[in-house]
Amino acid sequence: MGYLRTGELARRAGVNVETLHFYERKGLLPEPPRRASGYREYPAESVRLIRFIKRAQELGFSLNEIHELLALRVRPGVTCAQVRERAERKSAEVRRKIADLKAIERALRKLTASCSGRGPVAICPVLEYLEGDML
Amino acid sequence: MGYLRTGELARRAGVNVETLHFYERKGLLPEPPRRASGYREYPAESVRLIRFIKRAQELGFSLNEIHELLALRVRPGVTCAQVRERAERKSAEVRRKIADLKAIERALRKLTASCSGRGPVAICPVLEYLEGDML
DNA sequence: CTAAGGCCCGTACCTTGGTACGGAGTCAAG
DNA sequence: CTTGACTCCGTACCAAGGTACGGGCCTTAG
Repeated sequence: MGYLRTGELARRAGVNVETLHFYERKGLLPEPPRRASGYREYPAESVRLIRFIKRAQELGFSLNEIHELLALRVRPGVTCAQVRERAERKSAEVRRKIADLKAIERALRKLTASCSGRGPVAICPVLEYLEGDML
Repeated sequence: MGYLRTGELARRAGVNVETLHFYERKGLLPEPPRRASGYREYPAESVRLIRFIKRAQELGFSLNEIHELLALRVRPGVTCAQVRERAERKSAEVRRKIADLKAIERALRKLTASCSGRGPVAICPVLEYLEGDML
């Protein structure tokens, strides 16, 4: 059988069953077909979807934003131009996050380096990257 | 005078006063000196600290994690080795976030590209990056 | 066929990260 | 020396994102 029941999907995706129901109510997870008994039958690829949601959350996207990301598929009723515009906006946002994370990473590396040798250590390297005029 | 009162700090950092008190209670914002009346006197650099906290939140760090980041300053009582180890762990986490964001950005760019010309569009480019074996 | 374990759904509860309120004291311009 | 804006603190409330519970039906190995 190429389908998963709730518990199996939850186990494979590393969340619990209630979370799946919760995502379904929120519209993040499309309602899967049911068997006669009412049991859900998820396609196997749902695992990737759930994991995507979890990763995106760790990257600072809210469930609403993730919804927007997932809605960025070209479908009848939505024009290409609309999709493109939203994609570009999101893309800019993502690039900015990357830049900020790189700055943090640089600061952390500096801290590691300053600690690996002897000699005086920086006072607060983590905040260092803020020296530039960041609004 | 080189100090800020609560309202001024809040205004400059783009948060509101209650948030400052909240951060102080949580230990994220060190308790500033007070004048006789009880009014807080923040050093001007607190603005950067608050902004750092807000940015880090947008990058998916919880207040507790931000606390850990901020605690990564070398101080008496903490050995260099400890600081270094924590910094390295955080650094790995940050690199992973960067990699994930880059994948998302690639997917978004592909989507933009597929939409800019004529021709058939991808079905769900945003999820595409998950094709690789990502756990 | 029957018992253990899944699943259904609804409701209640929880944590995180704030916001709002309100009474009382403080500061500074006029 | 008053008046309006600011500050204090405590308590209450709020939204997001789940988590737990419980009664009742399904399923499947033995």
